[in-house]
Amino acid sequence: MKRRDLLIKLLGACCSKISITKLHSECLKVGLAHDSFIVTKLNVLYSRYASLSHAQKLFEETPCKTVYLWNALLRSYFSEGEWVETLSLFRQMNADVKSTKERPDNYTVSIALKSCAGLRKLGLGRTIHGFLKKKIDNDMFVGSALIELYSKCGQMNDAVKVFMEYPKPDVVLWTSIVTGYEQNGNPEVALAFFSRMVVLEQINPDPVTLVSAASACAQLSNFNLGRSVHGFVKRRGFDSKLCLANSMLNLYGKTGSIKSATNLFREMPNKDIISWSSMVACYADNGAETNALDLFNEMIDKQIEPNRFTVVSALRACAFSSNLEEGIQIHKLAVNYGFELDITVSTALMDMYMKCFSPENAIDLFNRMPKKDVVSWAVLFSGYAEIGMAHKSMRVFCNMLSNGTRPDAIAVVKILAASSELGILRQAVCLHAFVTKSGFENNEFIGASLIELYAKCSSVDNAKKVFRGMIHRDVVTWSSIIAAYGSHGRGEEALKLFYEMSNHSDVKPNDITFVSILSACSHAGFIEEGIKIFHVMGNQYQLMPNSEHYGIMVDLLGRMGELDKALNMINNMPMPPGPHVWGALLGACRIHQHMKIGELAAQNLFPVDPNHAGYYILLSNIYCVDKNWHDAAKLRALVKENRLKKIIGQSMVEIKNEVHSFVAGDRFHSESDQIYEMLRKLDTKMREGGYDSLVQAQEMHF
DNA sequence: TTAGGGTTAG
Repeated sequence: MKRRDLLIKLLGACCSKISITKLHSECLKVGLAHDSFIVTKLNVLYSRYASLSHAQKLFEETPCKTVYLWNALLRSYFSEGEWVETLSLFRQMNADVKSTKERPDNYTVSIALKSCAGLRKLGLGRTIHGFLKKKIDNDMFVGSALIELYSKCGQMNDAVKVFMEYPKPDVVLWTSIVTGYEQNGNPEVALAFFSRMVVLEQINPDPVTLVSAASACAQLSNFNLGRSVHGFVKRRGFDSKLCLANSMLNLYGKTGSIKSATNLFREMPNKDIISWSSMVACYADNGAETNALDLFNEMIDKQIEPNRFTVVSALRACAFSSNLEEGIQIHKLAVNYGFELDITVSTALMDMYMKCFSPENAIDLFNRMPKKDVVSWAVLFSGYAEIGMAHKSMRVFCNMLSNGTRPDAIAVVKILAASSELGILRQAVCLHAFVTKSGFENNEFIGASLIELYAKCSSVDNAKKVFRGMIHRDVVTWSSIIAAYGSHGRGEEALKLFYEMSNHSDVKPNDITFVSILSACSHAGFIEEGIKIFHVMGNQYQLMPNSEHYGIMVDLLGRMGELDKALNMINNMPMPPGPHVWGALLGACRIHQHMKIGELAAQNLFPVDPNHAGYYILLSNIYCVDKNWHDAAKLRALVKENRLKKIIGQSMVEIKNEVHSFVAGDRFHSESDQIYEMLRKLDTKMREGGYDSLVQAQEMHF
């Protein structure tokens, strides 16, 4: 007996492959090779310090297998991530029950359930759960495994049912349910459980709970709530926990608080690759692209090896700032580290190339990617639309479908947006049918995109049908339909919808809704209604008008010839007026031929936006009408001298599934002669009908 | 005798 105790003690202290082998042969020598306690211990040690195959061999050599031995081997497979093997072992154990009388215990089932969770095997998981209800009392370990199973399979109702069966759930069980909701895209409910746990049940959150809570706040972009979670972290003295600090970095990044993130990052005594990546991402996503790239390069200089996440974030910084040069450098780096063709990295690279107007590089990469998924396809077709090549998007989308890749909701939103750049009604109708057929019709984002698409195709009535057919209407849906009416000069209907929304629905207008309704008033010439709504915005909804709202108000007043009032509004703005505000005033001066105020607007515009040819043209036109040829010519010369170009308006027509695009005066089309012949005929007809000719309508071209 | 929940991305 004494020898056995000594061996057990030695096994407890064992920490290397060599000592296990020695101890194992010692056990064989003294005839303890079949002692179940010792065999189990040996098995655990073999899988920890040697390999699974050693553990498996010992398991097979043991004739009398106790439940502990089974559990030890199951755990070895499970911790290696071999979930399929774990489950097949579990089945084998159940088949052996009759002969060995060794029944699976709570520990066995926990491991089996977690393997099901890993493999998303809901059916098998449910079967085990059913078996459990009859045979084994629930304990907290089984409970958390069950919650994990149902959470991973998206069955939160079942997860919560399990949770409810425990009269006094412990911190781990609470955390499991918080995490479940957080990872199933329901951060509100996650935080509701969190606050219930902390406030009502007075259970102290531990680091894991706080990580999940922080992550839920990040999803909601809720800075204030996030700060209170940070308060918990500090109060409980978890500041030094690296994963918690990383969570907070992520939270501050998602809520756009560069300052808090930077402070935290600088104060962190230890940083790992997640900290660096989160900080780069924070800069990249919050308009600080230069900082993101500086930090990334600082890492490289310090020889800290970036991972896929870091590279993807740095690439995003290049994409947002159209920094092709830096993007190419990072591409080389990705090649050196060997993750150029990793699906997320190459998709980020493609996105960067597209946003830097280099589609040929994106295509090259796309063709070399060994695996493509819906995101890689979507980056390609939405990228084309973003750089003014929307006519290519639809073909890519169709290729994706024939490739057998189903679009997700985001991809559908992107293709609808691409199509609305073209404004072809027939295409819109096809896409609408596709949306219905694929079961996306009740998605709010897709509904709003469809409304916008139909509006861009000048089919406001179809937009209205989509709107009325939707089950849930959120603020985006409402804003889209109001914008649809507004942009077509149908101000009455836009106003009716706005009042229907604010008085008879439970959706509150936001700042974007006010952009829609104010510009609807502006286009329809509803000056008093516009001013009224502008005041309602602050008084009733506590929304501060931003510079865009002021721009629309200036446009509204200006169009109606109230130039003094418009100027007065600019002078009373709480923030400095941006270029579009002065631009609206200048446009109004062009309509109402007001040189003095026009010059004032131009004086404010030229220094801040010197490359915008349109502003020079507007002022020059004001001078022309006033017969001030001298100043008009001076402006023209300035434009030529600085080689400024107005962004050219493109027109597109779709004939037999092919899109033809034109710019003013181009002769590139193969049937150009016939097209101009037809234009001349139309021109004559227009003049006969008493309208201005097409040529006159084009006024000036630089 | 073994033990449960967690962080960054296209």
